[in-house]
Amino acid sequence: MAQPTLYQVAELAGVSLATASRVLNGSARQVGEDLKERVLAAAQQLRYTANGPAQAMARGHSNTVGLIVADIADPYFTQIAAGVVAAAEATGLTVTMGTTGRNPERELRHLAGFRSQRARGVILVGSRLGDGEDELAAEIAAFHDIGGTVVLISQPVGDLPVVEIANQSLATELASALADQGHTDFSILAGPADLVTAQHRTSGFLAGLAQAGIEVAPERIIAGPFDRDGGHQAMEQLLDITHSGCVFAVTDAMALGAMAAIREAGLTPGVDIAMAGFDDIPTLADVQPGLTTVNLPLREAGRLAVDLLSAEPGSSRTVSGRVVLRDSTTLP
Amino acid sequence: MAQPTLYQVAELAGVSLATASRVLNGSARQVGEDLKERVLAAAQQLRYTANGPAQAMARGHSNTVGLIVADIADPYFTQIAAGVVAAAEATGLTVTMGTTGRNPERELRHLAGFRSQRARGVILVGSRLGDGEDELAAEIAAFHDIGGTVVLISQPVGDLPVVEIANQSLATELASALADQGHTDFSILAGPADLVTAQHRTSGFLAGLAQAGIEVAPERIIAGPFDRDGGHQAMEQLLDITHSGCVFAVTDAMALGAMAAIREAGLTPGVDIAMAGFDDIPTLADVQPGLTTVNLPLREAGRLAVDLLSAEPGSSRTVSGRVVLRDSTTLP
DNA sequence: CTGTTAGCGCTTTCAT
DNA sequence: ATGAAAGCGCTAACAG
Repeated sequence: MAQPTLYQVAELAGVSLATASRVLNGSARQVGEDLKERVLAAAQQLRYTANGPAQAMARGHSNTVGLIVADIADPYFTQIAAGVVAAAEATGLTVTMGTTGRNPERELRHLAGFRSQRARGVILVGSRLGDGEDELAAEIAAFHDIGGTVVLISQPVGDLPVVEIANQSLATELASALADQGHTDFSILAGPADLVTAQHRTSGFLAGLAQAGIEVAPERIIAGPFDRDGGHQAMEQLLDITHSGCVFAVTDAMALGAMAAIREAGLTPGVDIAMAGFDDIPTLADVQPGLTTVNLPLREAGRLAVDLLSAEPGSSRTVSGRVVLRDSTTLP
Repeated sequence: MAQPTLYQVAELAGVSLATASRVLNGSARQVGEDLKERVLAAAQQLRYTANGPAQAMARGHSNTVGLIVADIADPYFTQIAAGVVAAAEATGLTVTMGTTGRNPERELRHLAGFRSQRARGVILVGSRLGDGEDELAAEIAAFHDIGGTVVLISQPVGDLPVVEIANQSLATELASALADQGHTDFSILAGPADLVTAQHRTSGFLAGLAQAGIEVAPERIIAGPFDRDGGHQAMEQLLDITHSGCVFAVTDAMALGAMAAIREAGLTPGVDIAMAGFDDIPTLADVQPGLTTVNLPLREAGRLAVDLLSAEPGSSRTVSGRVVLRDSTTLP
């Protein structure tokens, strides 16, 4: 009742192990029609399924791709993951997940784990690359050693293949659009100072404002965690300074927390204080007031990352996005 | 530059392959302190990492657990996945994902794939088990053949271990709470007729209403897809019949779509039409009007499923939840 | 406690 | 085009 082995299939078909292997598991070599059919029939009859680990061992690598994200419950990562999984499944690859909670050590551990699994490649989403860059570089080198590919989704690092998200230019576009709408008084919930994605969104936004001749006072730029609570907390801080104007949170999740803080202060987001986010989380598309934000083709980014796994080494892609103006920034 | 093998580690440490294996990879057997240290040192020096496929092959199974969900971008599955991944990582297990889009064939394919990978277990979330139950049963049997465990998250099927979600009783509680609030006129966006989860939520809700002496006319129970668009569509249909009362969507996502439809009709959800959902999607906790719903400990469910992987065969767990009353059903 | 030695199931030269 | 046979790296009896 144990699983049938290739050997048993070969035996039943009356051919050699080699022949059975050639017809059943994508080999370049040809096999005569008759034998081929006999093998196929035998395999079907026995309900044969290849033993993955054995194949991986013989071949030197599995057909697994590792996906490393900070938090799989976050809609941002979730959309990327959906794109990755869809593309991988279409290619016959299997996706295994690891989460880091933004902890560099865990990222390293997962990378090592995937190396040990002999994964074909790993996709690293939004890796913040401050300290411990050396360790990371070493682990990536080790991964390359086993013939694997590491692709990034976020910003370029070294010359690794990357699916870059045009955070900076999109933030600039958003700022311009907001300025065009007539906003003149801005604040920014900037996220963690060491997170490149947050930096780019902030600096891009500032650049767009500058083009419109608008400046933002330093105390109006508030750092904090990258999530809902971070937005809430940063907004509370901001409310000590102002109760009006337009505030840009570098993430929809942060904007959500910020709006909650605004309401808790007895004010109405979108009326007393205009609010803009970034990411365009799907769930938020249907709520009131609609949140002005930047839509990102995240599934597409995931798909592209899978493509890069088997592309020319060093190739890269850039995905853009589009500004979505909604009620939260509509001036009366 | 290729990865060092256990043999090389053993050689460098001056011990046998077996000894090296015993110290490096969790074996029950003891090894002398001195040798142990030498092996450890050698391994570290060589940056040794075990070859996963080779281990899996020798042991007969990998330490992978497969997670099969309908859609990994859906907050419901996403929370469960977060729980699964967290628990698995804590146990040294690796999670590989497969998505089905609610297609039974793909579910089968993934199950076969995990079997071929010699996964230790697979967690099947919300499998709808209408047709093709035989095929599924056969595949599950085959999976058991390789010594794996299949655990369900949803409703019991056969005597497989299951993390059951108390949909029915929670829906009853919700209905009671709503009736207590003074609602008397109800409609239901019931989801797909063949989805057990949807059925339970609907029948439970009806039961709760019945306890309060309230009946719902059959034409007020509208079937449709289980997602945002399904809710939208069902609500449009319902709007032909009524523009008031309290409508229960069996899913927050559906409630979201329904509220959009309500707004498109020029009405205000929470004012003209009360709205209740189910699931308590995190992102929705901060929006206005707050959606009355049922909070489910989904991460916990994921964690429990991982526990069941190595529990007594046939064990099960039930997770409940709690009704969360918010503005969307507040009567003036 | 330590070492020897068979395999695990499959791929892949290397002959034929 | 087909088959024989040598591993892939590791674990687990089985002997000492």
